[in-house]
Amino acid sequence: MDTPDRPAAPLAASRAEDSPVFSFINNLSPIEPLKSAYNANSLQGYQSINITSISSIFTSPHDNAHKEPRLPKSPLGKISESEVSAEGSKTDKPAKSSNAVRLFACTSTVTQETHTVTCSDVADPPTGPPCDLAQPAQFDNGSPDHNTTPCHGVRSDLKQDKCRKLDIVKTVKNTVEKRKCLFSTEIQLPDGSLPVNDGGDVLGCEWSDLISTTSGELLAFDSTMDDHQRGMHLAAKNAESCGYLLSKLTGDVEIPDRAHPSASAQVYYQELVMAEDQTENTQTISTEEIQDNIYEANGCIPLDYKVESQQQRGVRRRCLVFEAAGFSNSVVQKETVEDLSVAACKGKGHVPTQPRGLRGIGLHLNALALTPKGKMACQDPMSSALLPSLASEKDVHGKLLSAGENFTHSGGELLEFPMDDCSAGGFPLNDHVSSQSVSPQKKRRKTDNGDDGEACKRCSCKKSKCLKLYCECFAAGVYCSEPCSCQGCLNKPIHEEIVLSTRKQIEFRNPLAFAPKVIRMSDAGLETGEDPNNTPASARHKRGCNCKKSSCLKKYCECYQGGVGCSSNCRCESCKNTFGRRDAETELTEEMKQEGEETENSGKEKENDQQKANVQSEDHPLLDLVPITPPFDLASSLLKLPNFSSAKPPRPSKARSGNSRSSASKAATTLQSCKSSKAAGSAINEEMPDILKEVNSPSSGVKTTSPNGKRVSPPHNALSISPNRKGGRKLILKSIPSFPSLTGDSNSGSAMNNTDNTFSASPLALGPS
DNA sequence: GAGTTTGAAACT
DNA sequence: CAGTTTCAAACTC
Repeated sequence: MDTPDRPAAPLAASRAEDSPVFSFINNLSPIEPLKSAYNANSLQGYQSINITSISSIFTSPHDNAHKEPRLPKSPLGKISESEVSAEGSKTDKPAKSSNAVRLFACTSTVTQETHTVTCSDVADPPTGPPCDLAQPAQFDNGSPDHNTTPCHGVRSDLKQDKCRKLDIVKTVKNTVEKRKCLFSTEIQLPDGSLPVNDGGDVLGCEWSDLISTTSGELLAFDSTMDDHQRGMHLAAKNAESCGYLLSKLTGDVEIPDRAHPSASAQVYYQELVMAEDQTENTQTISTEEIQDNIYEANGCIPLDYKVESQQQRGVRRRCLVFEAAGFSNSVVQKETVEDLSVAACKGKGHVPTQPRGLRGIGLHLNALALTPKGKMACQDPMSSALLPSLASEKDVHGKLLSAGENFTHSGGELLEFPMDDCSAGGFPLNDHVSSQSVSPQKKRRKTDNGDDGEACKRCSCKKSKCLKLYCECFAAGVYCSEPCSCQGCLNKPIHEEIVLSTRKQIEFRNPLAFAPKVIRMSDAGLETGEDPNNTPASARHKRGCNCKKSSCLKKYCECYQGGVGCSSNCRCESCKNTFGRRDAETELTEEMKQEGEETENSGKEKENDQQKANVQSEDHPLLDLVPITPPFDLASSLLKLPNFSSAKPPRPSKARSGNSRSSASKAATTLQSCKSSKAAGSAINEEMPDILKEVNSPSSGVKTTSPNGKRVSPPHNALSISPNRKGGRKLILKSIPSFPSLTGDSNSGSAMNNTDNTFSASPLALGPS
């Protein structure tokens, strides 16, 4: 597997460029230059710096070269391809399974094709001025993005184009898949990418529509849109709808989608990064591209689209993302999109009003958070993580697996600790680190079954149809997959609507239902960070456990499982949580708060660090033992935080306690998450600048983790996130400045705060809905 | 692999 | 909101 990655990457690159398809595209579209120009324009502000840094970081000369010329598109395409190729070698599996089962898988595997296609699409968006859709047509034509073009111009065209691309590029697994990827609910995104090309707005609209459609229920985004979206959705699924969507997109909303895209983009980016780690050269390029994309996405929707489009493969992923981000997304989306556009366009001038939303991924986050321990990893790989992060993880996973068992092993070893599985390392591990390193572990965990390879077996639900929180898969926001031994499972892509509606219902009842149960760092960060007042202890556990017989020393205890100490929220009896008790936590949290109060920013960071340290030490003695641990924790925490902050909060953010509360709690949660993310980010910066930065800045949330996870896990996992960091650092460093807005969520910057706030706010708004 | 234990989720 | 039931994971054998 490993070897393939690199070779694959090159191959992919060669494919992309050398391949007939590529040449074809080139011939067709003059756009590329434009794109580049576009990118330059849009990106300039952000990207120029970021990208540069990124490129430098990720470096792969050829990659850069590729990117630069093509910029968004080709880069994406390349990236996607590279990734694909890289992953592809491995990923074959994902691709297949992905259709139905894995969102992520789709993203990862499918991506190649889709990516290519999407990439082109994506590229278009970037190319186009933030919002210029008209351009897309051109780009579309010329650019690889058939999609874009079609979208802009004609539906049929788009489809055809896509098809051609796909066909040309590779035989995408199936046209159907393609459609799914492209058109399916999630797929829409890809289309969205096209729209993006057309214009940020238009595209954004489409995306949102699509997204909403796909996740429609979840998003609830635009109530008004729902119907349309659904319709759109369906149509999109059929692919035929593409045109319709496009028309719609062009017509309506824009931004919302973008927000997602950004998230996806981030995720994608992360994934790419991961890929890069694996296949440095090819990946590098892809990374750069990704970064660019991301940047753009952040700044400009296009990138996002690209990413998304790429992710399209993981269409579901998107769906998940949406779902996850769902509410927030819906609400946020607009904002986020705007934000993104703004950010992207900062220069350009989208309205800066809203911070980016979340890239979030509620589900993902949740999944990560919850599952991470065991499931995350498992799910990701096989299943279908709904969330981008998951997808990324998958990719990573696959890559990891393929690329580096080393990571796996290393990671596995590290992860091996109970913590690992659960999250000892925490969620963080779960998210990014875990994704990679953890995933294996998790797998292991679950794997008790023995499925390391595939991962985890997931659930074995019999009566719940995998539509209740009892189901780990469902709770994690992922579709059940092969490994599952469930009966009468409805948690499958095929029943997406049901799943979404069910999710909505559950969330309605308990807004936090899908929120990560435990948020280590993030919580801590939150607490320590700015809102110490809120719930100091909350840091570790949102709800708190209610253990009576397990003394919080077994996995029965969510706190323990999550690798976190019990908090004041816990109602456990005879708590012996080795990760920390409530009292201790409370004290710690209080201390942290105080500290945080004393020195808000730096203080926060420090506190976070301290908390982290405390938590880690407490939580994961093992981690402590392992050298890597610290980094992991940090990284993980950072990663996690971002993810959570961006993704989860938005969605889940509600507190179980009440709806009324939910809104407030959501806000608080989001804020916390944001804060935590910030804090984490700051802390990370200090400790794990690289990783953190990467995660935070680029993907702000979800994606970061996954990417990180991928990369990290494979190569560095064990050791630390070094690989990511490498690229990440550079990227981060450079990118950070530029990204702030993007990363903002995760990043510490004031900008972040704004975004966070908005983000949180949006979620709140959504929540009520 | 089957059975038991456990605590969360769901229900009333 | 509290109590009970249901459920599936975690755990044990």
